[in-house]
Amino acid sequence: MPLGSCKSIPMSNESNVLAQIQSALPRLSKSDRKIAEVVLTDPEAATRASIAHLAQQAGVSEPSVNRFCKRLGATGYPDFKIWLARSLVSGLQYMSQFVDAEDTVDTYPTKLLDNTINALMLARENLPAPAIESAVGHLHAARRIYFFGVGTSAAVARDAEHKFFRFQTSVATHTDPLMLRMLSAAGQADDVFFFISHTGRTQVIVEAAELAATTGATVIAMTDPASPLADASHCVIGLDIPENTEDYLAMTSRIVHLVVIDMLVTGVTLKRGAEGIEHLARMKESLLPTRLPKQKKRRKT
Amino acid sequence: MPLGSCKSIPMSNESNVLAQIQSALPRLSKSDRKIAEVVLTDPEAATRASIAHLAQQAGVSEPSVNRFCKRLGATGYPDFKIWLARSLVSGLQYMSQFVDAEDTVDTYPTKLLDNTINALMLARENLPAPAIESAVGHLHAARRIYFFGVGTSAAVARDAEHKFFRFQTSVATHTDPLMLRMLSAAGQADDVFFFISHTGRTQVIVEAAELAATTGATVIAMTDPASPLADASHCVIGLDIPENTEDYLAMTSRIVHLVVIDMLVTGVTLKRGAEGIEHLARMKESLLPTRLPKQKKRRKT
DNA sequence: AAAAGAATGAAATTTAATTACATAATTATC
DNA sequence: GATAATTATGTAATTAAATTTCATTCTTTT
Repeated sequence: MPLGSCKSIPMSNESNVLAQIQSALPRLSKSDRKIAEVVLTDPEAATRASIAHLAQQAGVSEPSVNRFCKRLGATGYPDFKIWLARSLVSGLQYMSQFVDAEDTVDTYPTKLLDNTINALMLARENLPAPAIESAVGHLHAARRIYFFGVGTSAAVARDAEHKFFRFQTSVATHTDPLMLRMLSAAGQADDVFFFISHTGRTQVIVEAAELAATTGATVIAMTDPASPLADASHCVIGLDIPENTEDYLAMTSRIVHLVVIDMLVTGVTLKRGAEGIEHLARMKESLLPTRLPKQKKRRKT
Repeated sequence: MPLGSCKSIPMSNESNVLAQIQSALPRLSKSDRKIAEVVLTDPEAATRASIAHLAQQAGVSEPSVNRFCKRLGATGYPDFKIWLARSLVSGLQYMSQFVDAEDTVDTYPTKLLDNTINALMLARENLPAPAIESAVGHLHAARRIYFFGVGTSAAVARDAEHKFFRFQTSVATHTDPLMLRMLSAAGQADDVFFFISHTGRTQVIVEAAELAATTGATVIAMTDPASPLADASHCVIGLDIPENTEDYLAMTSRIVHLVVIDMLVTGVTLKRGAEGIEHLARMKESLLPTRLPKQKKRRKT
């Protein structure tokens, strides 16, 4: 099996064929492009079509379709369909969608969920593991931690504070610009300043980070890696988040940020070992008295 | 085509075949169960196997496998493989996984992301659209809105406040039990009290909700539908969220809650029509001056 | 403009999936 | 507890689908 020609498509790994096809589109040969277009237009349908049907739709021969699949790295057409199905995710839209004035309660909730899920899947593929590991190290070693974020990120900072509060480390969050500046200027060697900003261009935050960096404290930022905030920080957790949902204030970024916070908490917990896990168990127990007893299921709308 | 027997598997809709098979497992016939077990053991492999291979693995005949697929609702074996691939989602684990002491930075971040994504996909399948619609209606009509949540849900409430603040409605969040009680007792007809609690059993919250309900104000709760909080509320946004991650404080529920908040904001925005959309545009613009200019991409870790 | 290289399609071949039918197992009925 | 009805399963035949081979037609290069 010489595999022969295979010149035109330099694709590789199997996840997200759709994206692969999209990006390879310009480099494709005539009939390959015709096939690609049919697949991209309705990938859903392509997963159900036979090779003959797809070939006919694209106006090419069946072997062309077969070769197309192989060039993409699949073993053949059926295998390609499996790949395709996987990047489709049970009806989930694989590209970000805008909510517009025509949307109803039957459509926009799903759109928002899809966008969020997509953002998380994207993050899943480009996880900055080294940065997370390093951040966990710093947070674990810290004597005092500040989580700073304003606007939407304030809620993320608050969540982080709440989570880290359960450790024995001293934790604080502030949104007041004056407090930010004062505390940042008063940083010490054992302190960790954790800044959260999707854009990395919020002035208060960037200034505070720059200030904190001069004090000998550790500055961590969860932000765009190509931003002033990233430049001012010692450790950057950079995330690829499609920035498109700001219009309707949905902001998938904060969701991803929150999950990263979960990762950091988990990382620190694991680093603390048995001691940490036990402490968490105690914490969890202490919450029980504030809860009323469980009751039988009954629905209500 | 008589389709004939088809007695034993009362399955229906196509999403999440894995879960379907799992739940139907006890009701299955001998050979069907053998097939199901092989598929569940390694669904990934099943998507690649031929009907002959799978039949051999399960120790049954090929037509048995074919019938199994049809009983599940697929048109045949290849179609079944597509369904299977879809419920697999490019490597994503389809069931909640616990983080344990053996996990490393290469494993736990993905686990957390997978759990979150799964929770969102679950929410996607059981969206309480009517409740959302009704909540949107109340929030839109409200003269004043309170978002109340404590603990982890405080961050969600804060986020909601931040989002709704951009409308002209008066919005507030509080976590102080005294404030909660005072404000709840002082409710008025045009007020909306929005309570957020995963369990619906947090005492302060339940008490506040009960208080608020007596004042003539509208009480909305995002919580477990079978909880005291739900009972005390006029409108319940009930969500199916697998409750398992509380141990390591990950709490996928708050993520789902945040996305629901997005839905509510979106819903209200759409209800306000042009006026609302324009107002949002102005708001967005007003944020720009606080941002530093964009720069060239450069990575840093 | 000619020759090499690559891309494409027609037909043949192979492989895989499905149907039809017969047999075995189960369940219900008397 | 035996017999009839129903359902489940497997064997073999059939059909459908995908792949390979090879000839032809486009490109591209020199």
